[in-house]
Amino acid sequence: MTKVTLKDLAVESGFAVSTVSAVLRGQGDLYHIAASTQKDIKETAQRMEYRKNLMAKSLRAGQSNFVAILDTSYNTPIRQLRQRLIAQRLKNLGFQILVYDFHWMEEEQKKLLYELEEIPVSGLIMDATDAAAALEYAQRFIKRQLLVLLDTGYIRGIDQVLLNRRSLSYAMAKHLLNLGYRDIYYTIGIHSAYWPIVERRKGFEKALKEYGVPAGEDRYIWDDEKADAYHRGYTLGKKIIFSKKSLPDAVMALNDHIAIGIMKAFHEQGISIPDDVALVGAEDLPESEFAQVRLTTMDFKIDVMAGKAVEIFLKRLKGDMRDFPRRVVIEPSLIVRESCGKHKIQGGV
Amino acid sequence: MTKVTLKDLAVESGFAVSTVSAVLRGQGDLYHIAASTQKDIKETAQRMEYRKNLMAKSLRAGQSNFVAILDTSYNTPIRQLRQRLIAQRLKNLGFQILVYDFHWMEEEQKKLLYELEEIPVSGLIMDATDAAAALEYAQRFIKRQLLVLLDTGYIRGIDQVLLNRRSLSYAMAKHLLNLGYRDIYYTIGIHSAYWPIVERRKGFEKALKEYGVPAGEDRYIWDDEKADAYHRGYTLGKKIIFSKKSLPDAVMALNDHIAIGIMKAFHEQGISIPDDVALVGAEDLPESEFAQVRLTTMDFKIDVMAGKAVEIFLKRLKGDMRDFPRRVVIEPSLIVRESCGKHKIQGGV
DNA sequence: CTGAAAGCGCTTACAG
DNA sequence: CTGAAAGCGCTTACAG
Repeated sequence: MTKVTLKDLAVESGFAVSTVSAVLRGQGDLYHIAASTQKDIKETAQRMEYRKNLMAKSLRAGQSNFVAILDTSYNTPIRQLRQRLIAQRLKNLGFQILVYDFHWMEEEQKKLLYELEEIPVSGLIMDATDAAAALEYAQRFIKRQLLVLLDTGYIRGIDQVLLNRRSLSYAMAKHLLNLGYRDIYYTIGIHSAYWPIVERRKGFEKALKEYGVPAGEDRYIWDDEKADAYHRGYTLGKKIIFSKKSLPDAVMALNDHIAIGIMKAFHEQGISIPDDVALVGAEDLPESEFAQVRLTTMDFKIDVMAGKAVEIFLKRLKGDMRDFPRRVVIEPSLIVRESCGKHKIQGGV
Repeated sequence: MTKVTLKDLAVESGFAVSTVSAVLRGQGDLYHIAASTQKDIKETAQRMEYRKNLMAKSLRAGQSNFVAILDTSYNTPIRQLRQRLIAQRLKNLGFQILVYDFHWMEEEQKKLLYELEEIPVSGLIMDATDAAAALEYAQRFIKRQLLVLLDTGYIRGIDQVLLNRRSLSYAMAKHLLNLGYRDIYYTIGIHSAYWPIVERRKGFEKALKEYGVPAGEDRYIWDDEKADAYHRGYTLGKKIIFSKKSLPDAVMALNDHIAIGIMKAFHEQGISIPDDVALVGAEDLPESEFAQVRLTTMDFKIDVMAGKAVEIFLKRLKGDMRDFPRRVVIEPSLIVRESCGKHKIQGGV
């Protein structure tokens, strides 16, 4: 099982290495190489089962066709799906995909960024709600490489595809308010100044304000545990039931899995969704449609995000730096199912 | 942003390239290189932010630290989770992971295997219920590379980590039979001679036989649609309700998502689980615990499988070929929750 | 202990 | 149209 090289092909076909190389790179016509020569060479390559050595090619070229997809955030299902979409598209374009999942682990990140310089990858797509930490280590790296940021907060001087968290919350709240609900809780995650949370609050409070509903701190149900989203939702559901004086009209959940956890807690206590309490999720995972009560939720447009990220990436790779840095903001959209009741919707969202 | 090379380091530190290389490879002591020299070199490397070029190293070595994880089967959640576990472990061991998902697409597979020879990857872990198609194209490749097969049928001469589909069905059926159910349907997937189905049938029929229950063809509910598992389950559920004379005692589902789809169809028709019909799933996905009725299911032991696969892989990589080919058969285990009722279990499973 | 040199398999000027 | 040669950045004998 010896490896067949260009040289072997040259010896076998009787042409020079550079000729063989040109033909195999598809530049035969460019160099005006005789059709018969090209045919000979291609047939020889085929017959000898020649495979180009990508390492040698990359070494020579000083770059590779490797693209890294980094996830430096919580590894949620929606994020995984989104990254899969990106990976598939890039794969179809002939790139090799290196996947890195690591989540808030600074040491890991440092090591990783070393690796990326060692490869060297030709580009980087980073799916990272909190890019700051990663960018700190990637400074040198991003200077000379391609980087597209996905679903981060605003960052200067880097291409970004963002998901509008503010209009996300706004649309969720607006939907509930339109249906007549006023006493609304928002299980908004882990208490922090983290930008997605800040943005979500703004959207939520804007909607409440428009309806003259007081937007106090007591509207938020925080949680701090490290469990998976289902269990977090379940705990949040019980918290709502047992630590509040009365049941709210409606609950907005951070995401679908949390909503499903809440649903379970409610049903265990005989609380009906949507008759007793309305519930909205976010992300539109497959689970939301098959929840006990079909969940009204928000479409995160992961296909659009993936498409945009790849589009920008390719453009930069071609050296086209027009409108750099590009900032694309994706608007999530409402998907109405049954968890908010069958009231007639008055007005749009 | 010029790339710092070994040569730069040699010039800067005043030692020869080979000396610098040895020190940076951690072989300074092996070559009896003075401690002060080593210190100098390391500091220079640090200061100049030297990064080894993996492409050059791989080219020289004739192999890389890349490992490919292939998925040539249906891309189910359990498979994804399993592959993630493997990727994480290998990553921690310093490997670069290349992920390939492609599903029954022969053309894609061919192209892929070319790529793998181009890299060249040092090993291959293939998660592929049906390995035959892939192996056909990989013949040349596997001869000189490392290959561990995951969750395939028996294949001669290759290391394998298998999941026992026969005892899977056997345990599911036994559990139901123990609880007193006799009229059991099995939504077993797409009608075919595909080995996992054949194995599942054997286990199912063995259990029925032990209880003197006729194991006819009418026990199987097949489906042929291409939808996702939830929707397939939903359709299967309706099929059971509307196309059979009467409701069965119990249903065994191909997997958890299908079970949840069935559950939804049943509940829409006012059929109670487990009061009217018992239901078992398989895979023990997070969803199974948060289904409308907490689902009794089978643990697929993905952590054990991942661990074994990596263990064997590392062994081969070290050149240790003892007990080759290794065949590890993992036994799934029952997880009892609420979807089969609270009857007292008589005897073990 | 240290250095000079070959070579991994490509691609790219350059010469003819 | 085709060929000889340099060089990408490493590691590995080999010589001293």
